[in-house]
Amino acid sequence: MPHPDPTPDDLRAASPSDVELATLAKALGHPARVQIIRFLLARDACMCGDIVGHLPLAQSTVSQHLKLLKEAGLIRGVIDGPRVCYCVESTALERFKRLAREL
Amino acid sequence: MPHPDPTPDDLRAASPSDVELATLAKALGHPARVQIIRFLLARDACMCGDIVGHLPLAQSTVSQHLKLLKEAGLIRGVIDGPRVCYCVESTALERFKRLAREL
DNA sequence: ATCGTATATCGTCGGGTTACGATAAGTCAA
DNA sequence: TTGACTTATCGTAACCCGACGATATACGAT
Repeated sequence: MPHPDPTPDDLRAASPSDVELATLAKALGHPARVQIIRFLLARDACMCGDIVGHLPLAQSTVSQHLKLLKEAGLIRGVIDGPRVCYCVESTALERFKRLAREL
Repeated sequence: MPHPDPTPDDLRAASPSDVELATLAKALGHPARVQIIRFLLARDACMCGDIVGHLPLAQSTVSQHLKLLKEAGLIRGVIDGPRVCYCVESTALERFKRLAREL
Protein backbone atom coordinates (compact mmCIF):
# COMPACT_ATOMS: atom_id res chain seq x y z
CA MET A 1 0.00 0.00 0.00
CA PRO A 2 1.27 3.43 -0.83
CA HIS A 3 -0.64 5.03 2.02
CA PRO A 4 -0.66 2.96 5.17
CA ASP A 5 -0.95 6.16 7.21
CA PRO A 6 -4.55 7.16 7.70
CA THR A 7 -3.79 10.26 9.79
CA PRO A 8 -5.22 13.48 8.36
CA ASP A 9 -1.74 14.67 7.46
CA ASP A 10 -2.11 18.15 8.88
CA LEU A 11 -1.39 17.19 12.43
CA ARG A 12 0.46 20.08 13.87
CA ALA A 13 2.83 20.08 16.76
CA ALA A 14 2.72 23.04 19.08
CA SER A 15 4.36 26.18 17.75
CA PRO A 16 7.16 27.83 19.71
CA SER A 17 4.88 30.57 20.94
CA ASP A 18 2.31 28.00 22.04
CA VAL A 19 5.01 26.38 24.11
CA GLU A 20 6.26 29.71 25.39
CA LEU A 21 2.85 30.88 26.48
CA ALA A 22 2.10 27.52 28.05
CA THR A 23 5.35 27.59 29.98
CA LEU A 24 4.78 31.07 31.35
CA ALA A 25 1.13 30.37 32.08
CA LYS A 26 2.01 27.20 33.90
CA ALA A 27 4.44 29.08 36.09
CA LEU A 28 1.64 31.49 37.00
CA GLY A 29 -0.77 28.63 37.46
CA HIS A 30 -0.69 28.68 41.22
CA PRO A 31 -2.12 31.37 43.52
CA ALA A 32 1.01 31.53 45.64
CA ARG A 33 3.14 32.26 42.60
CA VAL A 34 0.80 34.99 41.43
CA GLN A 35 1.01 36.44 44.91
CA ILE A 36 4.78 36.36 44.81
CA ILE A 37 4.87 38.17 41.49
CA ARG A 38 2.47 40.81 42.73
CA PHE A 39 4.43 41.22 45.92
CA LEU A 40 7.68 41.70 44.05
CA LEU A 41 6.05 44.19 41.71
CA ALA A 42 4.56 46.16 44.60
CA ARG A 43 8.01 46.59 46.09
CA ASP A 44 8.84 48.36 42.87
CA ALA A 45 12.28 46.79 42.63
CA CYS A 46 13.69 43.75 44.38
CA MET A 47 12.98 42.12 47.69
CA CYS A 48 14.39 39.20 49.59
CA GLY A 49 12.79 36.19 51.11
CA ASP A 50 10.57 37.97 53.53
CA ILE A 51 8.13 36.85 50.93
CA VAL A 52 8.14 33.92 53.28
CA GLY A 53 6.93 36.17 56.07
CA HIS A 54 4.16 37.33 53.88
CA LEU A 55 2.67 34.04 52.78
CA PRO A 56 1.04 31.37 54.90
CA LEU A 57 3.50 28.78 53.65
CA ALA A 58 6.61 27.13 54.99
CA GLN A 59 9.95 28.58 53.98
CA SER A 60 10.84 25.51 51.97
CA THR A 61 7.58 25.66 50.06
CA VAL A 62 8.12 29.29 49.14
CA SER A 63 11.62 28.43 48.04
CA GLN A 64 10.18 25.83 45.68
CA HIS A 65 7.78 28.31 44.18
CA LEU A 66 10.61 30.77 43.70
CA LYS A 67 12.60 28.08 41.97
CA LEU A 68 9.75 27.39 39.56
CA LEU A 69 9.33 31.06 38.77
CA LYS A 70 13.05 31.36 38.23
CA GLU A 71 13.12 28.38 35.91
CA ALA A 72 10.34 29.93 33.87
CA GLY A 73 12.42 33.09 33.64
CA LEU A 74 9.86 35.23 35.40
CA ILE A 75 12.09 36.24 38.28
CA ARG A 76 15.76 36.56 38.97
CA GLY A 77 17.61 36.11 42.25
CA VAL A 78 20.64 38.20 43.06
CA ILE A 79 22.78 37.14 45.97
CA ASP A 80 23.13 40.05 48.34
CA GLY A 81 25.22 39.19 51.31
CA PRO A 82 23.67 36.39 53.29
CA ARG A 83 20.31 36.86 51.65
CA VAL A 84 18.93 36.78 48.14
CA CYS A 85 17.25 39.63 46.41
CA TYR A 86 14.53 38.57 44.01
CA CYS A 87 13.05 40.73 41.38
CA VAL A 88 10.68 40.30 38.50
CA GLU A 89 12.28 39.73 35.14
CA SER A 90 10.18 42.27 33.36
CA THR A 91 11.07 41.15 29.86
CA ALA A 92 9.57 37.75 30.58
CA LEU A 93 6.53 39.25 32.24
CA GLU A 94 6.00 41.58 29.30
CA ARG A 95 6.40 38.66 26.97
CA PHE A 96 3.68 36.85 28.86
CA LYS A 97 1.38 39.85 28.68
CA ARG A 98 2.01 40.18 24.99
CA LEU A 99 1.36 36.52 24.27
CA ALA A 100 -1.82 36.73 26.31
CA ARG A 101 -2.95 39.89 24.59
CA GLU A 102 -2.35 38.36 21.17
CA LEU A 103 -4.47 35.35 21.90
CA MET B 1 3.83 34.86 77.45
CA PRO B 2 1.47 37.32 75.85
CA HIS B 3 2.84 36.67 72.38
CA PRO B 4 3.56 33.04 71.69
CA ASP B 5 2.90 33.69 68.01
CA PRO B 6 6.01 34.97 66.27
CA THR B 7 4.45 35.14 62.81
CA PRO B 8 4.61 38.59 61.22
CA ASP B 9 0.84 38.96 61.45
CA ASP B 10 0.33 40.19 57.93
CA LEU B 11 0.26 36.80 56.31
CA ARG B 12 -2.06 37.15 53.43
CA ALA B 13 -4.04 34.46 51.75
CA ALA B 14 -4.40 34.70 48.00
CA SER B 15 -6.87 37.30 46.83
CA PRO B 16 -9.76 36.25 44.60
CA SER B 17 -8.09 37.69 41.54
CA ASP B 18 -4.89 35.87 42.38
CA VAL B 19 -6.87 32.66 42.41
CA GLU B 20 -8.74 33.59 39.27
CA LEU B 21 -5.61 34.39 37.33
CA ALA B 22 -3.92 31.27 38.61
CA THR B 23 -6.86 29.12 37.57
CA LEU B 24 -7.00 30.54 34.07
CA ALA B 25 -3.23 30.44 33.69
CA LYS B 26 -3.13 26.87 34.84
CA ALA B 27 -5.69 25.91 32.23
CA LEU B 28 -3.49 27.49 29.58
CA GLY B 29 -0.41 25.89 31.07
CA HIS B 30 -0.11 23.19 28.46
CA PRO B 31 0.84 23.60 24.80
CA ALA B 32 -1.99 21.42 23.58
CA ARG B 33 -4.54 23.59 25.33
CA VAL B 34 -3.06 26.75 23.92
CA GLN B 35 -3.24 25.12 20.52
CA ILE B 36 -6.87 24.23 21.05
CA ILE B 37 -7.75 27.77 22.01
CA ARG B 38 -5.96 29.16 19.00
CA PHE B 39 -7.61 26.63 16.73
CA LEU B 40 -11.05 27.51 18.00
CA LEU B 41 -10.34 31.20 17.63
CA ALA B 42 -9.09 30.73 14.07
CA ARG B 43 -12.35 29.10 13.11
CA ASP B 44 -13.94 32.36 14.09
CA ALA B 45 -16.91 30.72 15.78
CA CYS B 46 -17.33 27.15 16.95
CA MET B 47 -15.86 23.90 15.83
CA CYS B 48 -16.33 20.29 16.76
CA GLY B 49 -13.93 17.62 17.75
CA ASP B 50 -11.94 17.55 14.58
CA ILE B 51 -9.60 19.27 16.91
CA VAL B 52 -8.66 15.67 17.42
CA GLY B 53 -7.76 15.37 13.78
CA HIS B 54 -5.56 18.39 14.11
CA LEU B 55 -3.46 17.41 17.08
CA PRO B 56 -1.02 14.53 17.40
CA LEU B 57 -2.89 13.19 20.39
CA ALA B 58 -5.35 10.43 21.05
CA GLN B 59 -9.02 11.28 21.06
CA SER B 60 -9.34 10.56 24.76
CA THR B 61 -6.44 12.84 25.56
CA VAL B 62 -7.93 15.70 23.60
CA SER B 63 -11.21 15.11 25.37
CA GLN B 64 -9.42 15.49 28.69
CA HIS B 65 -7.87 18.77 27.64
CA LEU B 66 -11.26 20.01 26.49
CA LYS B 67 -12.69 19.05 29.84
CA LEU B 68 -10.03 21.03 31.68
CA LEU B 69 -10.60 24.07 29.50
CA LYS B 70 -14.33 23.76 30.07
CA GLU B 71 -13.88 23.50 33.83
CA ALA B 72 -11.81 26.66 33.78
CA GLY B 73 -14.61 28.35 31.87
CA LEU B 74 -12.49 29.08 28.84
CA ILE B 75 -14.58 27.10 26.38
CA ARG B 76 -18.12 25.92 26.09
CA GLY B 77 -19.45 22.81 24.40
CA VAL B 78 -22.81 22.85 22.69
CA ILE B 79 -24.31 19.54 21.71
CA ASP B 80 -25.09 19.63 18.03
CA GLY B 81 -26.62 16.42 16.86
CA PRO B 82 -24.25 13.54 17.36
CA ARG B 83 -21.29 15.83 17.77
CA VAL B 84 -20.29 18.64 20.08
CA CYS B 85 -19.54 22.14 18.98
CA TYR B 86 -16.91 23.87 21.06
CA CYS B 87 -16.28 27.55 21.13
CA VAL B 88 -14.20 29.93 23.13
CA GLU B 89 -15.95 31.59 26.03
CA SER B 90 -14.73 35.02 25.18
CA THR B 91 -15.67 36.62 28.47
CA ALA B 92 -13.33 34.26 30.28
CA LEU B 93 -10.59 34.77 27.73
CA GLU B 94 -10.95 38.53 28.00
CA ARG B 95 -10.87 38.22 31.75
CA PHE B 96 -7.61 36.34 31.46
CA LYS B 97 -6.15 38.97 29.19
CA ARG B 98 -7.21 41.70 31.52
CA LEU B 99 -5.77 40.00 34.60
CA ALA B 100 -2.54 39.44 32.72
CA ARG B 101 -2.40 42.99 31.48
CA GLU B 102 -2.97 44.34 34.98
CA LEU B 103 -0.13 42.37 36.43
C1' DA C 1 -33.56 -2.42 15.64
C1' DT C 2 -28.99 -2.08 14.14
C1' DC C 3 -25.03 0.01 12.54
C1' DG C 4 -21.58 3.60 12.19
C1' DT C 5 -19.91 7.80 13.89
C1' DA C 6 -18.73 11.01 17.56
C1' DT C 7 -17.77 11.95 22.23
C1' DA C 8 -17.09 11.07 27.04
C1' DT C 9 -15.56 8.29 30.66
C1' DC C 10 -12.87 4.54 32.95
C1' DG C 11 -8.76 2.34 34.36
C1' DT C 12 -4.03 2.65 34.44
C1' DC C 13 0.78 4.02 34.25
C1' DG C 14 4.52 7.09 34.94
C1' DG C 15 5.88 11.29 36.34
C1' DG C 16 5.24 15.99 38.21
C1' DT C 17 3.31 19.21 41.98
C1' DT C 18 2.58 20.83 46.46
C1' DA C 19 3.29 20.72 50.94
C1' DC C 20 6.06 19.91 55.07
C1' DG C 21 10.04 19.25 58.43
C1' DA C 22 14.79 18.46 58.71
C1' DT C 23 19.11 19.38 57.25
C1' DA C 24 22.91 21.45 54.64
C1' DA C 25 25.33 25.44 53.08
C1' DG C 26 26.47 30.05 52.91
C1' DT C 27 27.44 34.86 55.02
C1' DC C 28 28.09 38.32 58.44
C1' DA C 29 29.11 39.72 63.40
C1' DA C 30 31.12 39.20 67.54
C1' DT D 1 35.84 30.24 65.11
C1' DT D 2 31.62 30.15 66.91
C1' DG D 3 26.99 31.53 66.52
C1' DA D 4 22.90 33.72 64.54
C1' DC D 5 20.64 34.14 60.40
C1' DT D 6 19.11 33.33 55.57
C1' DT D 7 18.30 30.38 51.84
C1' DA D 8 18.50 26.04 49.29
C1' DT D 9 18.10 21.24 49.11
C1' DC D 10 16.68 16.59 50.61
C1' DG D 11 13.39 13.18 51.80
C1' DT D 12 8.72 12.13 52.07
C1' DA D 13 3.69 11.80 51.49
C1' DA D 14 -0.47 12.79 49.14
C1' DC D 15 -2.32 14.23 45.32
C1' DC D 16 -2.89 15.83 40.40
C1' DC D 17 -1.55 15.59 35.32
C1' DG D 18 -0.87 13.73 30.80
C1' DA D 19 -1.00 10.08 28.04
C1' DC D 20 -3.04 5.89 26.22
C1' DG D 21 -6.38 1.99 25.01
C1' DA D 22 -10.70 0.20 25.95
C1' DT D 23 -15.23 0.84 26.83
C1' DA D 24 -19.63 3.19 27.42
C1' DT D 25 -22.98 6.48 25.71
C1' DA D 26 -25.53 9.07 22.47
C1' DC D 27 -27.22 10.33 18.00
C1' DG D 28 -28.49 9.77 12.91
C1' DA D 29 -29.09 6.94 9.14
C1' DT D 30 -30.34 2.74 7.07
